[in-house]
Amino acid sequence: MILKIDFEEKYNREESENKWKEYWKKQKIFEFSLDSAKPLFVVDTPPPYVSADHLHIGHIMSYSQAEFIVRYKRMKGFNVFYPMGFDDNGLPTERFVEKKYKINKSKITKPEFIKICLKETEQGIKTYKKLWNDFGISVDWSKTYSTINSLPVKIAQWSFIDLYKKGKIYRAKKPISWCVSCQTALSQADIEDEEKETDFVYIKIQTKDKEKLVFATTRPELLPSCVGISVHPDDERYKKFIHKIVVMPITGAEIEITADKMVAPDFGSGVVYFCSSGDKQFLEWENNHKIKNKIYLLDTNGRMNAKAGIYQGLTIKQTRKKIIEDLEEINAIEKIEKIVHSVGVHERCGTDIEYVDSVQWFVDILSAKQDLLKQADKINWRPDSMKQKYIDWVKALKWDWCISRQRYYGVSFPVWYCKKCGEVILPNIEDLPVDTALSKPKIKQCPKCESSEFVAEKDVMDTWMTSSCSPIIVSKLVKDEEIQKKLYPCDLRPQAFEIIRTWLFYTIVKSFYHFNDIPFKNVMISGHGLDENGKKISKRLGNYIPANQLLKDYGADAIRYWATGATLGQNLRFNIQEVKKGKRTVVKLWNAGRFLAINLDEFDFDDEKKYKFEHSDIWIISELNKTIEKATKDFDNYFYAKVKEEIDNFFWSKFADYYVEFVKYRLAGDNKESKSAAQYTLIKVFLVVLKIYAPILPFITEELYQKMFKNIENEKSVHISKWPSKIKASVGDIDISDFNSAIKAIDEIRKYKSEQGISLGTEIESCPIKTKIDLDKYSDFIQKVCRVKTLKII
RNA sequence: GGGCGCGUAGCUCAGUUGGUUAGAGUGUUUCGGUGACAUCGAAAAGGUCACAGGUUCGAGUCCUGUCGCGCCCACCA
Repeated sequence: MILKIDFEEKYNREESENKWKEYWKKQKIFEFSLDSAKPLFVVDTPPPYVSADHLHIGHIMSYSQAEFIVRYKRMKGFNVFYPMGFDDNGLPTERFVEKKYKINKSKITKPEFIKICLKETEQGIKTYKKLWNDFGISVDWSKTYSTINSLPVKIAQWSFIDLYKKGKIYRAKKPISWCVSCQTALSQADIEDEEKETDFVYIKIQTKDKEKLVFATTRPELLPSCVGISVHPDDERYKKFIHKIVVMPITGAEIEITADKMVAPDFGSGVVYFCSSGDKQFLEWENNHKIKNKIYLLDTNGRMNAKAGIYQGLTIKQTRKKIIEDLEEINAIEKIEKIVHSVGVHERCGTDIEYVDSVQWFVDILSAKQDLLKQADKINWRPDSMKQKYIDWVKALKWDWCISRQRYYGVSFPVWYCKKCGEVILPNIEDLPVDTALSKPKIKQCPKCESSEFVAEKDVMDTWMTSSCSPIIVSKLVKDEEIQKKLYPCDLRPQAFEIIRTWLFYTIVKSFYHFNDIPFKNVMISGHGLDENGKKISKRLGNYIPANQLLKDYGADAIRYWATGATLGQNLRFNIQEVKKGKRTVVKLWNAGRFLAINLDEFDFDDEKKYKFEHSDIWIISELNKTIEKATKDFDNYFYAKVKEEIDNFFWSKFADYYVEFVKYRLAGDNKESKSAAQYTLIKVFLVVLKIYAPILPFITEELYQKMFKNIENEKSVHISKWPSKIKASVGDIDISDFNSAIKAIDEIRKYKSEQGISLGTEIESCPIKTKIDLDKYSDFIQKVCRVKTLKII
């Protein structure tokens, strides 16, 4: 085959990237094949929240890291199923909409609100899709889902009904963590700790017989719901108070002082007061002392109810201010200290968590703890250390999973209640998805009380109720039921570490309860993209670098090049130098390709022909074979950062800096046999270089592959071409065991020229070298490569 | 308080089961217009491997302790 390749002088990055994006789409390069005999590789791609309006390099990083593996698997001969989902229901979208349109949820109707959410969702999906496309994320865009659409809703509702029937879901009234800002119940996973400075108020109280003591609290506003006061049983100061009755200021409530070993005598005044409302800690005190008459002050809208007496209608903040004033007025405040303590806050809005007694739906997870821990052993964790994070979380679980949210934009519960007796009425599975607010149950009468009036459940499901079904959802994105079975469990779950306790955990829960199986065989956990100073990237800190601008300045390949640098599970600082190096690598590849093209001279490529290889040819092929072996092993182990290092080292330091220099004299000379062996070697080696770079730098490698190798390999794209295996070259009697000595001699001559200020291209008469080399074997080669007329070993 | 991880060149990081003189990239300095590439090439300087003990013929690597940093969990009335 005669090779003749035209090359422009400069690589037109933008034009090239656009061209191949179009091409891949048109040729359906990344689409899943329904009738392929290849082994499957199924990816449970993380569905991002589409409400993110400030996509930054961190997003790019985590998605491209999974992508390196996917692209590798595709070239390795797997029939890759790489769908894309969008998580658009739930609080993140609602909050985003509320903020953007300055909406007060209580002043807008549910349908109006949902309409705006849907509009923003659509916009968000577009933004994501464009960005992913721009960065060459090779998902199969014909296999997408949105969690608000029919299939995911159907599966989430089926999941609810299945778990309900299995007795794993129940409805109960109990104190539940509550966000007064979002006005909804939350689950344990929605809560984060945050260090906050607060007032530590020392309040003076008296027993009935006028003995004085002081307690300290960070929650004075909850005083009307005080249900107990405790001291340590061995605290000499307070022993005499045990079982005495305190008359509370303002409310006049009478509280018995009790003993509790949990009280820390050296904290505050050593006297604790606790309330029914408030935080988790109060709840524990309350449970310890088996308080029967609980007093809940907070309404679900975050305002005080009638039990707060004169404070009714005030918010928590207002009440606190007012109560402190009132206490001061009656001289009941000893002092107020500032302390920093960590409080549970809602992770989406930072509001302090309160506990409100209310009726919610729960998934029983506490009783399955041991089984859920066992599931972790059946999954291959990368890195292995992340398994511990899962184990720690499961062990630390204290609450069942609260799955109902008092919000608008989410998946409806497939539940009606009998208006008369409250019996739960479920739809039939085949009728899913249902919006119970817009439809009626098929049965005409309540099976229990024969009433015929039903009301729909108003709450919506926790967003994780849907996303925890993602492996099931993706398996249903194809119609063929036989194939569906093969798509579950997935092969790979890529995700970030901070959602181990949510997405990963809940997915395992679902899979265990539904199928007694694991949802995925391998999980790869990526770290975060940090800013250049190692700080988390956030809009609030103003340190995020918009992805679009970077793309414009450096190109997709260059940014992916940076992203490859992360070790799995570890954070990666943004490093503009690495991006620049990526850009240089792209240009270098282009120029190497151009060098080959210029020197082809209509070379007749024949893979069967026996070329007369020289030492340098065999050397570079053996170095290449080592690189192939290492890169393959490292990709198999998800060590993409190492692959980058290895191929970089080979391409820059072995191929470009040495081999290309080694063959220039042969390409320019008139020994045809020698020249064609060099040409053949260049082509074979460069093709492998492109293939190993392909998962990392998809655009430039495709450009060069199409230009140079399409006819040789006859593939539509480098990305579905075969992953390289070792090159076999007939070695004959060539022994390269001492080739390194020749390289060392060449280094010495380069150094000599550099020190003498002579350009490397200038021919010199002679050069002294120390390296012991076989002059018969290598002198001609070294002299021609280094342009030295004679060599002298000293 | 419990757990996980980290501390190696100015900066960002490699360093597999202990084994010559501790590496790379980047930055700095010097030189170079050479048959693809100046977005390039050649070369140089730069390290008490956080600290202190220990095991060993031999420790960046293993053990113990100390200090500093990050994250997760728990505690915080």
